[in-house]
Amino acid sequence: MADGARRATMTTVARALGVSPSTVSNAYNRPDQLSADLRARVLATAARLGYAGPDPVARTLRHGRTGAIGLVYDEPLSFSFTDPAAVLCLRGVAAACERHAVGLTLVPRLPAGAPDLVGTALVDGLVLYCLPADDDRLRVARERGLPVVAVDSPRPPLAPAVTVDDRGGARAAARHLLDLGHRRVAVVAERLAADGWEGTAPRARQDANPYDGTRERLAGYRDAWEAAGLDWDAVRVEERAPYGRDAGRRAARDLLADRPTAVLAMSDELALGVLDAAAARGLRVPGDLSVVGFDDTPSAAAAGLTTVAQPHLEKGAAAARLLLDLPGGAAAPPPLPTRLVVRTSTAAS
Amino acid sequence: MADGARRATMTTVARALGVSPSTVSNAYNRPDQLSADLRARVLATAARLGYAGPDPVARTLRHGRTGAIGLVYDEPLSFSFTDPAAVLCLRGVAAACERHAVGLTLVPRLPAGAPDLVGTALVDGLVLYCLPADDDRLRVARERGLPVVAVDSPRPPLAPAVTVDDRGGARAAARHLLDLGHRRVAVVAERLAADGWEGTAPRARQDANPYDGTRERLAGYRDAWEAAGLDWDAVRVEERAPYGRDAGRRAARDLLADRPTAVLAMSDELALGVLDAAAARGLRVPGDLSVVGFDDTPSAAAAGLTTVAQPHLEKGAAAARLLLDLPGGAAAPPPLPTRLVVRTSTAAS
DNA sequence: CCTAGCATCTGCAACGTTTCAGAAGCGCCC
DNA sequence: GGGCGCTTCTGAAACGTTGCAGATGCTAGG
Repeated sequence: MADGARRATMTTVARALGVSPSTVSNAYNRPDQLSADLRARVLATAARLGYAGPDPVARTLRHGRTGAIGLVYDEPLSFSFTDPAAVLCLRGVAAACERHAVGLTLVPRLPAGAPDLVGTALVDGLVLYCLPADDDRLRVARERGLPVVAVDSPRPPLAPAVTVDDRGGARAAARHLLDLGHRRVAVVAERLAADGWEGTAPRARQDANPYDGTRERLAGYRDAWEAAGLDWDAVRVEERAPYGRDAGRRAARDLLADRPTAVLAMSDELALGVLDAAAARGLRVPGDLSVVGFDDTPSAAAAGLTTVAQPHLEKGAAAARLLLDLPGGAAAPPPLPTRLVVRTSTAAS
Repeated sequence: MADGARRATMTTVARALGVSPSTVSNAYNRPDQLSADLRARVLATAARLGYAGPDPVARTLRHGRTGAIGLVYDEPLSFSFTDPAAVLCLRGVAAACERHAVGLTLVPRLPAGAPDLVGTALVDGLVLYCLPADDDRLRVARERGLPVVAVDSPRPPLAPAVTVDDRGGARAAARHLLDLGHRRVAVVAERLAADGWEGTAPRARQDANPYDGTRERLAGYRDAWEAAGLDWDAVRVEERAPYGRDAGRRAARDLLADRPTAVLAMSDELALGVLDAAAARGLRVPGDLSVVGFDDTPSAAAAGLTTVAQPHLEKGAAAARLLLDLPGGAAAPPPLPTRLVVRTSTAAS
């Protein structure tokens, strides 16, 4: 009601009522510390003066707890949420935050040069999503003394993390194709470094991939390959950036000239791009070409894609819980399981 | 390096170096206020003591700016991000935040009874997404003196808002069906109140809908209907909750018993559910049934759905800009345009 | 040689809370 | 009537910054 020159504060209310600020504070935080009558009068005066309760920032300074955790993505936010898998993980994190009555702050990535927001975000901890192993933001968070949990990448010992059995899942995907008799197989990969490079990734690049999650996936494919006594270096790994369905389309356009009988796509979005490209080329799936994805997103399911399922929601939720349950920072849990889901995009060679 | 009993602070560093705290502060915030040499020494000592720079919370208290805006949804976060339209809007908001180098805090909705986080979130302003006109959180934000911008609902004069021409879009959708000769048309609606009710919504309920955006959509359908001289109250408006594709399926399952020739779905997710139900019933679209959606989401496009496009990204970005550009709170911009996109889910009756 | 001006640095007072060790008043019991 | 314990309230000291009005010393100009 009364909107003075300056917004009302605890002291304002205290003075108006002739009591001490501590009393006003108690009225809000410890009702048992003052008589019901006085408390009512405090609240009434507060209402009259337009005082909306203790200032959250000052309270935070005092308490040392912001009541929010942060979520950091490798790419700009508006791009990250283009990826259905990232959104699923976000939902998991959000669900855990809701359960703990804690805010979730998306920490934007700024254009290079700008002072990083990871250094100044008002959070009690950070979930890092798919950051490369050597990312600066991990270091900055550490320096601030913020608890950190990584998802997908980087993995321990670089950072405490919630991991998924990417390697096992990828191995199962590759073995599935091998079991179906495929030998001329190509891989469609998302970025294996943050340099925006595109092309057929040589072995050195595959191994130097700083994104731990996808490096594991590639390693899983290779496991299966070598277990079958085949030469992994003969497999074409076609890398495209930036990430997305279009990347899959473009990779496949080039790849299909080799007439592979099957494609291992490192994610469902890429795989859906491959399906597009195949259709454009008049190839039937799975008759002429088998395709396997990774992630098991809803649109992959709708498209009948054979893929590797991982528990996206649980992954995000586990990361948030790790931050929220044990403030000290808990030990990393065992890898979450992956599972091959066979649908209609794969058939015998 | 040195990890004392307590984390280093500005005063710690100052004392260690025998200078005043102000000097340390200046070393970080106003390099021109001290000699390059001293500054270097300050930074070095800070590094040695493991001081990571000014504490964001204290800085915030001093400055009165948190450097983040909040985003509030009507439903729990993990549910909201189930809606592709909500994610698109989120992307728009996030993009604007990135451009302004500002964090984006998702403010969870807590189970009833818990103290609302809108009252304590560390933000400089709030974007309210699809809140009912009488939502408490709008009031709480106001009391805190936080700038607020609503998206979709509530609309001015209840709150400054970014609005979309929902009514015009809906009108175009309905007219499209009328032009194709459809007269036996039914509507599939999302929740028209927060009570979880399901059924055929009577006129009173349609008009009392506290969600301004969807009320406008219904009004748009009715506009077209009445302009054609038809009786709106004869149109069955089938409401389902909670929101989602399954809601569309269930509504359609009941609705199709009436043998309508067309369905107006108030969103694409609902429309996709209607397509499912139609397929399950053996109805061909658009041969036996025409379906129009609203939103123009990617999966709607993929499904060939005729729908009403709205600029989701721009909607979110505009809301954030309104909060960030003019701290005082700018005037609401004119409604953003909608556009009927005719695809293959509609045909002559 | 005096002074104005500049470059550097310092102290103090906020910013708005919360906490904690009391103090004051009062009733009760032995 | 003295001591004890309880309830209710107060004062002062943090929490970690930053802005502002100086203080200090040094240089250049007259």
